[in-house]
Amino acid sequence: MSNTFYVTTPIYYVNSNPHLGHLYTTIIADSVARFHRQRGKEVFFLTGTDEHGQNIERAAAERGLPVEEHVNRYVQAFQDAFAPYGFTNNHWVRTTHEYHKQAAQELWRRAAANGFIYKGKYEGWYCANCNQFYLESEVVIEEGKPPVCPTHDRPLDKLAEESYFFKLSAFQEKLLALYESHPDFIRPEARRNEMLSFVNGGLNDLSVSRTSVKWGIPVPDDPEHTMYVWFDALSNYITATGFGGFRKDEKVNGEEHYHKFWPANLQLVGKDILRFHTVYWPAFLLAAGEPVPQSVFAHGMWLSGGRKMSKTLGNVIDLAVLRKHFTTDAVRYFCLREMSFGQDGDFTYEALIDRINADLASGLGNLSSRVLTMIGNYCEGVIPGGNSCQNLEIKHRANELYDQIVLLMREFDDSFSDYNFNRALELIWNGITKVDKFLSDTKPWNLAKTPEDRGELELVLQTAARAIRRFAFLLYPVMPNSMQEIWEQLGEGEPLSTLTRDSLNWYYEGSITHPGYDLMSNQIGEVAPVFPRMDKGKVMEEIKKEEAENQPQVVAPVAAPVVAPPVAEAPAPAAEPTYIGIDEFTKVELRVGQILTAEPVPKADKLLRFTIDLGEAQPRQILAGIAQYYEYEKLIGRKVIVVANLAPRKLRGFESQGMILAASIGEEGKPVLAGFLEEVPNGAKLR
RNA sequence: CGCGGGGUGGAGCAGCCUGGUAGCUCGUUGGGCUCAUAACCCAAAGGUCGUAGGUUCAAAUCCUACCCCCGCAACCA
Repeated sequence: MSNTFYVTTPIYYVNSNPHLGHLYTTIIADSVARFHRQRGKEVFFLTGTDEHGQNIERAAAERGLPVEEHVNRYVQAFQDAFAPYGFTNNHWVRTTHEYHKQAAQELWRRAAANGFIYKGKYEGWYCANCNQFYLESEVVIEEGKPPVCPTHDRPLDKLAEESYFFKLSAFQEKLLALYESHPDFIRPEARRNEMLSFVNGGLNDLSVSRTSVKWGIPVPDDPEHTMYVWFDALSNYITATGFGGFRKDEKVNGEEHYHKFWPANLQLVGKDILRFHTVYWPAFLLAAGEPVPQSVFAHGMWLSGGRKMSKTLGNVIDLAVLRKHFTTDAVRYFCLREMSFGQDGDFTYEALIDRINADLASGLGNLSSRVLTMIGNYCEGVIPGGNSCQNLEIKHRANELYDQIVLLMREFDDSFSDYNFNRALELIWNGITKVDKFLSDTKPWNLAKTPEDRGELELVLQTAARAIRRFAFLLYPVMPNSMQEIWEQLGEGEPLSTLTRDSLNWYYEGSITHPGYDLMSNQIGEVAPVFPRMDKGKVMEEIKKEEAENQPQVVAPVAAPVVAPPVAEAPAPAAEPTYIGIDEFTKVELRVGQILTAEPVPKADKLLRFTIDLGEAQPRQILAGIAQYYEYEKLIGRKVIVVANLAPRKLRGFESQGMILAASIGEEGKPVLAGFLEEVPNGAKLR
């Protein structure tokens, strides 16, 4: 059994601001890392940022920033967002690090040396304006004509770009064998089955270089080519551990560290990037002759109010709101408790507050508070022994409770090791209920009234305090700050962050009424509520108000902020408007039309099919993507503005002979049809 | 027949792989207690486990068909 544990998060793409998803994965990874450190493992916990690629190159250009500056700001934004959570990652890898580039090239070299990378031609549709290739699926194809560029609406050239290819096709059998022999390689099982059927469907070789992208890692010995971003990004998991011996700093020096930690025990990913991590990534590794990770675990996504988070719906969980109103421990706890790991979960502020009040304040916080207060009041703040308890009934109950808690600790470890976090936490809360019941049954506040019951009182309080101590230890990986507080209130000196299970006389097997147990004679610290109760109504009101205030900023960003924000929310609008002449405008023929018929298009969610009278001999058939926003029956008879001389195009099998004008509102481009307040004849021309 | 996830007391979920008294949290009602953060303890009400069929001594759990919801993909001239 290896004494090391290596856990990774995906590296975060620095083209959008950090959001709940990033935070969530990192919280999981951090909790897992702390859990294994507590159990005596040497842990390497890696997170970081993915900083290369055309999208980033382009975004930086749009903002008028040097790319380095652009990515630095995003990296800072991620680190700032994460900082309050106290993550214990051993390193923050950046794909722009020099060692990463060299080690990624090394991985490439080894795969190439083994014959799995070859130079070929990447055939695709190329737009000279965009200076970019498009995939078949991205391209508009009309029968008998060359496809059209989606942005420039002009014919594309069929061009072949020289490209390196990775022989993914050679790995189909090997990957299937891997999935077969290592059932834990892809978890949970439902995801494994998905990948199985994907790989069974056959694998095509993968184009792994571009000549059109400069912001990336040059292909070894052929610097005209830049590595495909996934080859670059995925390799971070080994480059940061010292693969190839390129990383040389105070923490990692040379390749020894790589052999110590790789293969990773756990690679956490969102289910959206599972294919890259369970097909491409192991194939790259196998090609280079390196071992593959032990387990790739795909977690679910957070929904909000049962729906996917989106700015238009206004149900996005805002990290700034979380930070303002909630403790980091509460958020961490919620993330592990509320979601069945591997499935999608629902994240709402209301549910978070409920968890805080029920589990943290009323549950653990209240228990700790009542026990410590009694020790303060009845035992002068010194955690008592209890050896002198004579009452067999109470002795029996105490022993029973102790046994249950020892059992609970084992079950907790099992569940947590298996990433069944919600179950593990549920177990502890079962234990908390048991201690509360133990107190109700033994009534220490009554025992305190009669001096003869001193021994009984002491045993009860001692037992409860020891239980709380164990809960604090077990929960520390999830809620490090507040468990440390409880730890100190129990009068424990050494910080939890330095303690391991074995150093705590953890599984002391004697009876609880036997002398020698832990905590005895500790002078308790100052007792203060660890988890204050939240006023749900009040907090929700505040949050709603803040959200309402923030709303306008999203729609209309302030033109020139006095202090530049660390990360721009939206690309700055082009400084110089592009004018067109009147002659160009008159090329567009806009006419008034009246909708004669309207009906939905089969197999299309957004599309409606209209026949529209433009005052011509025949009405025109026109399609529009507004089905989600208009009931088609109600549109019949309506006057609209139509672009009459737009080249016809087929959509979902129907030819569209024009385009209906509509305003486009908000991020999702909600359409609002243009129309007239006065009566206008069909076919009238707009100018 | 594009791919996937889900339908379990009022709400949110677990259980399903490896059939065997339907469980958790919140909420509701009644009682108890007073050490504690209006907390804690006990009790009660409340479920055709989407529908229909099948396998079985036994089905929420396995099989088949269907219905509904939610993502993704496609569609936005």
